Amino acid sequence: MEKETKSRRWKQNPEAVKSDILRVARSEFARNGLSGTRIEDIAAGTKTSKRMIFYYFGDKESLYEAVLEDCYSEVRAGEAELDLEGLDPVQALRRLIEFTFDHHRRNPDFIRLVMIENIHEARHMERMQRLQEQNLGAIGVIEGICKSGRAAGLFRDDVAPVALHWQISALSFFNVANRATFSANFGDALFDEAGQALLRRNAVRSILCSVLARPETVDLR
Amino acid sequence: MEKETKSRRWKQNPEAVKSDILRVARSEFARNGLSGTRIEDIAAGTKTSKRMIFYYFGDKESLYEAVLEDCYSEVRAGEAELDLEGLDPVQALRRLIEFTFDHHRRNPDFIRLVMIENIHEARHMERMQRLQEQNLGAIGVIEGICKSGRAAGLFRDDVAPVALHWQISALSFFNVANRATFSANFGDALFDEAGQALLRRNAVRSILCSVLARPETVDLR
DNA sequence: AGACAATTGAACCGACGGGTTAAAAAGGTA
DNA sequence: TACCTTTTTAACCCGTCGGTTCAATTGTCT
Repeated sequence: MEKETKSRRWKQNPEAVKSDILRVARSEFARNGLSGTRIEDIAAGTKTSKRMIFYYFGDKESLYEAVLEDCYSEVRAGEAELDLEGLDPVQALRRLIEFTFDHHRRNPDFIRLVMIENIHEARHMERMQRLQEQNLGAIGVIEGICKSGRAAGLFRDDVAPVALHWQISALSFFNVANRATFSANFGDALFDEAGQALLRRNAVRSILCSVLARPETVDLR
Repeated sequence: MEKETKSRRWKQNPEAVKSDILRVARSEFARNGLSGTRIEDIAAGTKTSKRMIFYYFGDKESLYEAVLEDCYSEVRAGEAELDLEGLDPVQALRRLIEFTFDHHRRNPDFIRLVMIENIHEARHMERMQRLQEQNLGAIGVIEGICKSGRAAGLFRDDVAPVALHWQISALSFFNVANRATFSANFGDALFDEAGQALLRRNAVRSILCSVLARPETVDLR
């Protein structure tokens, strides 16, 4: 049978077409939401036709879910690049916070898809149980930091890994997700490079500080 | 003319009908977004008809904007109830954080409308310049706390009021806005009463801690 | 070549839903 | 009563858009 090797030399190979569709669909869904997106608008951005979208993905909702899954794994893969080996707990946590903050900024479409999922009460995301492992992985990293931080007597002993992850996510996510309304209400000074550097520094300081047993003993920059 | 007194005894007075429409529209728009909401669904929830909605509000987008404005002023009015007079800066800030955290929890529809506005890049909110005064008021409160905190030597001297407001908003907002996806990914333990109390305590601790000149001198609970 | 499967295009369908028409009913004024 | 303005109802209009039909085309296998 060997479909994977031989038949992958069609006039135009379907994997490329599918991923072309996914790419355009991601940006359309991120921009306009599920009900706000028109399939024809997606088609217009691809090298193929509306017909092909239904041929490959069945219907709009399935396409949306494929986009969500695709985007999620890409972003999670990006997270795996962070290497905290050999760092002491405080430096490791600092670096994790900085990385997460930057990583969210680099992936605005992903943030928007998550916003949209929240509007839908995570209806579609719940179906994607493939994510659970990756999520547990993210928590695992924090658990490791917490454990060695407590062992070294540096961290408070009531730090909960999931709550810590929540804190990091909250600041990183809000920064991207609520930029538009925050700017509309209070100006966009916090969103130029200097402002972002300030917010990132504050994020590191506040989270580190709330986790440390004796904050005064550590340079919070 | 005196329309306000005499003609307000129609069979059914229009102000009541309008606010009935606004009430239902708010919950529909909050639940389904702008494009996701069907005017007929709004009508079905009111005591009046679809025709009336167009009669009073013109079109869908205008209704949406009316809802946004209505909801915004209601929520902002609720904030005015907070009284920080007579508190020292640390207690005032602590109380402001706790209040904001709780206040967001109490107004999920408002949060959802803001999420939706962010999806639309705040397009409609920008048009509502009536909010600017109320926003400046919110910052004013924080400015006052910062000023006296610095004067008393309790706060760092580089605390920026808008950045502080950003921190408070980020945690309070994320807590409500991202509940669905966070739960889907990491379980809902943080969203029962005990979990919420923990997050609130952490929020107070981390923000206070990052603002204080000498965190170790203050009981962070 | 001929049979068969995978892929594509163009035209079409039908319901959904925002917005309108037309006209009646209700209230106010004199 | 006659006449005007405001409010309400029911039926309708029509563009949009998710999804389909059907046949043509392209490629593979033998």
